[in-house]
Amino acid sequence: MRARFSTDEIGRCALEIVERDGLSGLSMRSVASRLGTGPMTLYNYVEGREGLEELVVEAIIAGVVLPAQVPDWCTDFTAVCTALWEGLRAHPNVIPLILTHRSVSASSFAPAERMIGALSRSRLNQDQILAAFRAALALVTGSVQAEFAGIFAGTAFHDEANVRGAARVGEMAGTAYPFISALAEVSQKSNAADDFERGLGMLLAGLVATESAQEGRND
Amino acid sequence: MRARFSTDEIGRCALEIVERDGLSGLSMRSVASRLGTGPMTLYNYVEGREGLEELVVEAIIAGVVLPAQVPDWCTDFTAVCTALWEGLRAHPNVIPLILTHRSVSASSFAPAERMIGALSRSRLNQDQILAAFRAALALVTGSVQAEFAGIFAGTAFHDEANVRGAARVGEMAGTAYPFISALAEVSQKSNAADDFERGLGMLLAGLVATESAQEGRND
DNA sequence: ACCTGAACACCGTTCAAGT
DNA sequence: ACCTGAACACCGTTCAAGT
Repeated sequence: MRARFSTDEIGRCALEIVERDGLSGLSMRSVASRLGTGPMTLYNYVEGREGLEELVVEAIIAGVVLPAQVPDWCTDFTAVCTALWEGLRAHPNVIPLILTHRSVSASSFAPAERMIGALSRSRLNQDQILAAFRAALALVTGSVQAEFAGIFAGTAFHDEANVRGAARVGEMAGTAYPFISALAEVSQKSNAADDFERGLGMLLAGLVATESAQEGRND
Repeated sequence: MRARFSTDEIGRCALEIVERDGLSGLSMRSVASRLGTGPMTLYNYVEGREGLEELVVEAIIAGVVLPAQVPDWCTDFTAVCTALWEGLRAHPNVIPLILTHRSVSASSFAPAERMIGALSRSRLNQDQILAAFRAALALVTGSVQAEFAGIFAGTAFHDEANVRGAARVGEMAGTAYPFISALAEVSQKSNAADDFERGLGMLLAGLVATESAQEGRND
């Protein structure tokens, strides 16, 4: 018999369920019944539940919109990192899947290629480019993680909730943890996008400093 | 009746199961039966399965060994971040739980307090300290995530497996993604600890640059 | 307060049979 | 090749009853 479905269709369907009902609503059975078939049919397209979840992650990564390239490597790098960050945090319910699933498909190559491409226009050498790429990628996913489940995060995925979260932490920290307590106050007037931008800016300042130190040396 | 168990005991038991059998081996029933009781008994100590998982995460964070403080803020900050990174990646099977669960208990306060304390001995102002703290924390968790499920990660949580992963990526990227392909080669002679150290070093270079720019200005 | 067996409403997946 | 119903071996959790 001819194939009734495509993996794209199944991935899209699974993503819709996660967006509407959360991760707990996702199951082989729920996806199958939404497609009007029995659960076992999905096993013809996907390697079990794990494969289903990978399909959802790939749908997210494929949805990342990269900005047009600009000449200055530093500006370009920042823009690509920010776009990736925005794409990954765009679907809050999917974040646990993004954090825990390997993204090996070609869909994750486009952002990586752009990031490394930008770094290659700097004066950093290959080892430094690798370290910078890895650090920036870690900063992106780590920022998504922090907003979702970090120490100052709130109980919901919103800036207002995170402000409340910070307030609560400040209370808990009290006098036993004076530094946390003081910083919790400062962090109440921050928002996720500004925080990310500043953190990325600091890493970039480090790259530029490394680049300058590199100048003239040719290894 | 008096309490037969403690949450510590339950958390330790759950952690043992995860270490031995992986995450899929963890269930209310498996923990209960290992404690010699029925599953419903756990509900007297823990808020369902979610609460059980939080207990495991807290056990990990509580197990982070912080180094003795040294005067230089930069050295101190690096040491604390590295210790936290090592503690979080020490139990590979638990990493998905660490990445997806809020760590709000006091156990996560100790590393954070030390990090902010070190930053407070620099010449950075409060806003910059907040950004630096968040960026470093994101770099730590993001590095753990990258090693576990990142683009160059292997199928197992070992350096050798990651080298194979990089080789495979290089092959897949081929000529369509020349930058990735080139970097995949370089990344084959890297290991997780060195990568993390270099990334953190780059962020710190950024902090120092920011600190210098800050000099003299008093806001 | 803390315990706990029975039962319910789910899961993912194996198996076997269909076309 | 692709489909799929029945069945199996699990889940987490509600309920009700015990001390």
